[in-house]
Amino acid sequence: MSGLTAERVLDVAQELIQTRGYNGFSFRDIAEAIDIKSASIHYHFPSKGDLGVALVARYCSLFGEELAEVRRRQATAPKRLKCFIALFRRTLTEQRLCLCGVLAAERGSLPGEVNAEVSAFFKLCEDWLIEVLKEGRAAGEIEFRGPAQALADHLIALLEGAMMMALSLDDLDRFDKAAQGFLRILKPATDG
Amino acid sequence: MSGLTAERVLDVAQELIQTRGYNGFSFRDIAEAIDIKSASIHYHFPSKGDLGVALVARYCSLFGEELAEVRRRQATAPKRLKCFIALFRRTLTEQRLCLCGVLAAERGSLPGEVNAEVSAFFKLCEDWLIEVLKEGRAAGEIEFRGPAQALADHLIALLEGAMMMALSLDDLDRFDKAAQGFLRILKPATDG
DNA sequence: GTCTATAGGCAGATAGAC
DNA sequence: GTCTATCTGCCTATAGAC
Repeated sequence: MSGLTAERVLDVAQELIQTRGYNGFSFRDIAEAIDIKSASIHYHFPSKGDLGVALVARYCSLFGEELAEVRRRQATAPKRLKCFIALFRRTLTEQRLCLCGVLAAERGSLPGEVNAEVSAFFKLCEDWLIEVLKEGRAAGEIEFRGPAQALADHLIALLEGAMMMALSLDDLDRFDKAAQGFLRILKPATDG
Repeated sequence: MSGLTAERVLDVAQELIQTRGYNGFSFRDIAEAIDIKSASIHYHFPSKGDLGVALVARYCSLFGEELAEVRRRQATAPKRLKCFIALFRRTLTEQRLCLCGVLAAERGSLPGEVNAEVSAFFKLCEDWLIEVLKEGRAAGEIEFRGPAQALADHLIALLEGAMMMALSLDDLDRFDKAAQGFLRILKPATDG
């Protein structure tokens, strides 16, 4: 049953970081949420840094699987991009920020291994988007000039920032409008 | 001489938050940086929340002045927008994030008054951009469809997110490329 | 695997001398 | 205004019983 408790710990830790930040929660917060003692958490994750690394690694893994799934189920670039945006929007709907966006903001106070995992998340997103953008352009589904990487980074940065702004201003509609603005850049004749 | 120490406290606090986050620094960190005792800081700012509020208020005030200055010295929308972007780029050059971007990420663990000041910062930026965009469109300096607010939010979110991504991936060039991508959207015939 | 108990340190904050 | 001294509480982490 070890795996189950560990997963519950990670679930709570993720929610706490997404709303309060890495330095804004404690092992006791997690312990109380799942009704165990904080010492028990150290059995699963010896240090807070270990917990952080495991958490972001899981986040990357799950997100990577979802991106692969989107690629399988959606055939065109506009549809794939909308699904990409929807993944972030889903988190925002829960009144949470992107785990890695929050951690990137606290970079200077985090263990180096956590920062490395966060960087890996951004690269994961970037690589997926670059491929989707290139294929979409080759297929004539979308139009854009210049390197796909610049556009991929544009979208990731836009979504990360828009989530923070939307929650800060308590207006999730601002996120949707900003995302729509991005899709318009690509001038798709067909709008999936 | 009270004002001088208070300013130094705010300077250090700002740098610490921009790199480590609100929950990632202590009064002792500030005290050591300016060679006083942490108890002395409480004379200027009774609580950490007071310090946070004063800090963001000063940040908004200074930023507002700089935006007004840009408006006075730059006559066209493309030039004004480039200056707006340059203000964020300046912070990034110092290897720091936007103070309010970081605080927005930690929203759930901050005093409500701090969150209110952070929201005010985003509104300040948004209002300035909306006016610049509308004037620029009326003057034919830039082109875009739809409400100016959506585009204003797009730029703010893009810059906030691009700063985090650039620092996380240790590649400030990604910020510049993303910003250039935004300016291209506006299709200015004249490129200030 | 989870518990109790506790170590050891650091946090924000206050009192009162100077 | 800044200091010393100190309070109280929370933090991460460990030891050892069950």
